[in-house]
Amino acid sequence: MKSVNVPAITITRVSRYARNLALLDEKGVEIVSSARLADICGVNPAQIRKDLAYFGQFGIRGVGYYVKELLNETQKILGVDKRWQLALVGVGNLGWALLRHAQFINEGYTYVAAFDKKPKRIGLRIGDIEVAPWEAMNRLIKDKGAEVGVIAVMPEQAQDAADMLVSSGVCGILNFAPIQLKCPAHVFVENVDFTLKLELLCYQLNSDTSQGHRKRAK
Amino acid sequence: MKSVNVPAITITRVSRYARNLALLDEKGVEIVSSARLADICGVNPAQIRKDLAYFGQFGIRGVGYYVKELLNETQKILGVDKRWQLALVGVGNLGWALLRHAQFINEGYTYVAAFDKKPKRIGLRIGDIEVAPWEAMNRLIKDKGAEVGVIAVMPEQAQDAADMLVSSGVCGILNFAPIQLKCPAHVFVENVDFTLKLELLCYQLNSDTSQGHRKRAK
DNA sequence: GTATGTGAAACCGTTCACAGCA
DNA sequence: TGCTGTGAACGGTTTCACATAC
Repeated sequence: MKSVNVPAITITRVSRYARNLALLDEKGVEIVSSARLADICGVNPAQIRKDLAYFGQFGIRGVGYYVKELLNETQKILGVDKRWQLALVGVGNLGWALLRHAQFINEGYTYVAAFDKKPKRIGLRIGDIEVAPWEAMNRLIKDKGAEVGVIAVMPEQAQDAADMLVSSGVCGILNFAPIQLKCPAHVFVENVDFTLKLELLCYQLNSDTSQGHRKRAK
Repeated sequence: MKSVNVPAITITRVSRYARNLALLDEKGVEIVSSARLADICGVNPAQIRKDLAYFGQFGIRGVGYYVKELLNETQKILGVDKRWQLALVGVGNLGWALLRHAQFINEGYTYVAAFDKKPKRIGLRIGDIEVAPWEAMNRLIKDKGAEVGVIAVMPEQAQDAADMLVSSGVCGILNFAPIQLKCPAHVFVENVDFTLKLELLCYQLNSDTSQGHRKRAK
């Protein structure tokens, strides 16, 4: 399993498959074909089969996939069995929302620490975590064993935040700041940049006034 | 300009170029080469030149690009001259953060309406907008001329929200809910799904324990 | 000399089409 | 018969490499 070089986009889709399989399972559906699942997920049926082929053979020819079984396999692929500890940097509007959002996130993720620079935010509590100053990052992250950092600070502070996270031993960063972080090669960075998406949307709306060209969002 | 079929990914990068050009301009830099800008943006120099080639020729051979001029051109491409009116659906943690975040977003975007289903949220004010019930969507969106909808509701309500937005005349949707929306072909949808990114990150961290394979985030 | 603009080549991911199997 | 698994074809982006222009 997980032999070589699975493209990131495949993993992203497998996450989507897993979600929708969970929904089907809840509804009591026992068997699903790649065609049906593809329709739900908005992709091509062959895409699903190709994606799954990276990890093994999970279907039955002439029948389809057992929902429960495939759900299980996809979750195994994604490593949902493991529990992940998150550290949040930046408890402004967005950061605060992310902390509170945590409950709704799929099980498997927990915030174990939160940091901010502004004195008035330090000491705020939410659930069992208390906002700590940046200086405490190194110690707290190591103590609590956080593996993924979430950056929700102003763009000017984002690189700083990343550097501190990395020096604290974090190897994965989810970055909400609209800048391109420079991190050592061993660190994985994923950007969540919704102003970029908004700008794309507006460009498309603009250019649409004349042309009738349209495409479904990926 | 904007002749045919510019790929979405190019637009996304042009947004990034624009941002970094603005930063360079603030610093007083007057000329930049594709190599330098590429380094800052984390892309290949040829990529920048190819992207720009969709829209015209903006550089001087043997020299580079005038920062101010290229910034201007990229902004023109993205349609920053226009002002966009946003309508928010779902004023929970995330929605609330998005409303308050608005001030920090690049000029050009304004929320003109916000909607929620929960009675206790209706009537809340932030700036000059007041949270309205879903039933008011059709009328308010038309009155205020909102062109883009932002969905920040629970996944179960997201499709409903999208349908209502579309029937109110919105043609662009920024969707924060972790589901695949079904919308008519004339509607542009962009998804912002950070649990997907988080899962990707965790997968990468997991598979990294053995292999030394690594790639920079796009 | 130097950096852009751009055809050509390489690369990667998607889709097709069909063989293989329940 | 029906749907999976997969080699082959396709299409779109990225990168290279060089002619072109300052």
